[in-house]
Amino acid sequence: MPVTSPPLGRRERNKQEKLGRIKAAAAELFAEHGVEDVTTQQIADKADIGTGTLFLYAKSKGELLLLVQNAHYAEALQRGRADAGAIEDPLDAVMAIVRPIVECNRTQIDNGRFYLREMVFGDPTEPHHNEALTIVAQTEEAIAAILGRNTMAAADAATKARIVSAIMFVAMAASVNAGLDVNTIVQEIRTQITLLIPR
Amino acid sequence: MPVTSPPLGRRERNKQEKLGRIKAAAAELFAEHGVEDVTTQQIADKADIGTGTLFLYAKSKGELLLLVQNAHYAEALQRGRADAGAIEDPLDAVMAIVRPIVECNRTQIDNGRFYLREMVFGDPTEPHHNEALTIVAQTEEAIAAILGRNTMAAADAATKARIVSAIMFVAMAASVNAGLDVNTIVQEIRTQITLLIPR
DNA sequence: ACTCAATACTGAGTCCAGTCAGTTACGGCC
DNA sequence: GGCCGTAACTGACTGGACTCAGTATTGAGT
Repeated sequence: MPVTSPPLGRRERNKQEKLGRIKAAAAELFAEHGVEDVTTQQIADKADIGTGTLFLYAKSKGELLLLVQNAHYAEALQRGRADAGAIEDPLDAVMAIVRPIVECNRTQIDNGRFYLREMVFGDPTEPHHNEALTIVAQTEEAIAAILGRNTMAAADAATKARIVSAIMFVAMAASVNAGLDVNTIVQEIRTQITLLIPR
Repeated sequence: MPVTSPPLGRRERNKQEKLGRIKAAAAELFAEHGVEDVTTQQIADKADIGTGTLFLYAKSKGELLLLVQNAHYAEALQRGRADAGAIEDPLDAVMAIVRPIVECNRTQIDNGRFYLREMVFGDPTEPHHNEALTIVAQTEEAIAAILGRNTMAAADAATKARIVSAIMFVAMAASVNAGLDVNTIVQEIRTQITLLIPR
């Protein structure tokens, strides 16, 4: 008994099935070769659809990456929130949110950086872009909630969460850091956040 | 009496002159229409050189923008440093560094955002990219110097300067802020920095 | 002045993301 | 079942960044 009413015609079913094939094809190819080394043509072929059809489901290659990866980030946030709940110390709790996201981002460095690029510079009116921004907003809220557990004013907590977000972005995106592994990046982020959240 | 020895042959002179034409052509076209609405072909035509020649002087369109704009940012930093020197309060002094850079960045919003994108995601082995990173490093040093005027440890000052840098980047680059004017952005940055530099 | 290796230049050509005019499939209605 | 408006699909095509094999220029050596 799905919440959505059952009158799904062949048309809607076809669309859903096609979307599924596109997601699967893109996910596999991106994971295997990296976004930059996959052409939209290859994705269309693998999903067994026409070139133009692909762009009915995602307006650009960047949107396609967001479509494929958003779920991973949402999951990472979920895990982080769960872990953070059990941690007293605010700094450690915030880092519990940060780490899974960095791990997710670094699963494949080029894809991770491309994802961030798309998020900041892509078209915010596109649905998958919007979903990505929502995840960021939720991440900031989770961090703000941790900071708010003390006596900190809610507005200040939100602003600090924003700063953490910026620190994370730059640490993960910068070309200079492209060669660093997860732990090194997490450490760099921690060093910065430490100055923001004195014990 | 230039420092570089005078034995400049015709070859070197031609190259310098060509580079000058390219810079001028790109600067004018970018300022008039915005990077995205100018083709490399137009630039080559205006500079009166072949299509391929352009890419001997800048490996990509992004590098071309850095080539043209780096000097503006260096100047903005210069101005900011001069202003900041006369200001006692650390927060105000830091903001004196920040403001001219934001102004420079917002002279033309799309170009400004493209510049930032190139800086973070472009090829750091390219010369103009490298110059841009140097300007950022100098900006961070200037900010660290201000923060170090108090009793703050040098390492902490440098780290906080880094954070300011990240805050600035995100504030200027985010699609969400694309519609905001200079003052609003400067204000947003100030709000965040205030939490980092308590009076 | 001549030769020639090295350097600089060139534009036709490649590659690829994204478009759009034309076609096909669906499903509501008789 | 047959008709038709609409939504979905398609792939040849476009535009633009960038390449590279071929050509021209330079200047050092003789």
